[in-house]
Amino acid sequence: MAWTEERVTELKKLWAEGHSASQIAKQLGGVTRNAVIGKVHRLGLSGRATPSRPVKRPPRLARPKPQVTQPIAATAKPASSPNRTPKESLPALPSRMAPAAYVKPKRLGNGDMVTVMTVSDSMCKWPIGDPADPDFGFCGHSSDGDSPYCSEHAKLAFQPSKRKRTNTYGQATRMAG
DNA sequence: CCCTGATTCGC
DNA sequence: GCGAATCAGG
Repeated sequence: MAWTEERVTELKKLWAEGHSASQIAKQLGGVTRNAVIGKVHRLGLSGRATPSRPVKRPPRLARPKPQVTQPIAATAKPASSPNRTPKESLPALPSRMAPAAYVKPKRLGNGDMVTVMTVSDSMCKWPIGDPADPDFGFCGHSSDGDSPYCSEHAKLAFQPSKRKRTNTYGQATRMAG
């Protein structure tokens, strides 16, 4: 399977949306996650929106070659059963949303915000502001029954991830001649 | 043990 | 350029 422009475009899109390499590999089909990662690297997309992993490993040692020309003939290990369990792909688990879809909470202009110290059980726990800010707090309205949020924020919390269904692949076929 | 991305290197 | 093997971490 070759990396056509369409597939590379799809790869970029999915990668930018935060999908994992294996997810992208399944989506595209015909490639493994290694292939996806390798392509991502060659495209220079390796670091997306996850700088929370500044792991710098020293250069690894060269991979040891299995030495196929081994003169050994007495390989007495037939007991190994290399059966593999076929993974059943999960149907549709909205594991996570795209980072771009995250809406930064805004403070409601009513001054009803409570702080981490004062928020209690029946209060809406919708975050207000940046957790790093000293005045970070919660909405504080009465929570809506089961929901940890008030009626307003509960709607926001349960809003399904709306996907963009705009398939604009027209320009990809211009080089088909 | 499952997953994740990162890197190397033979092809 | 490609991707399996491998590594390293969660």
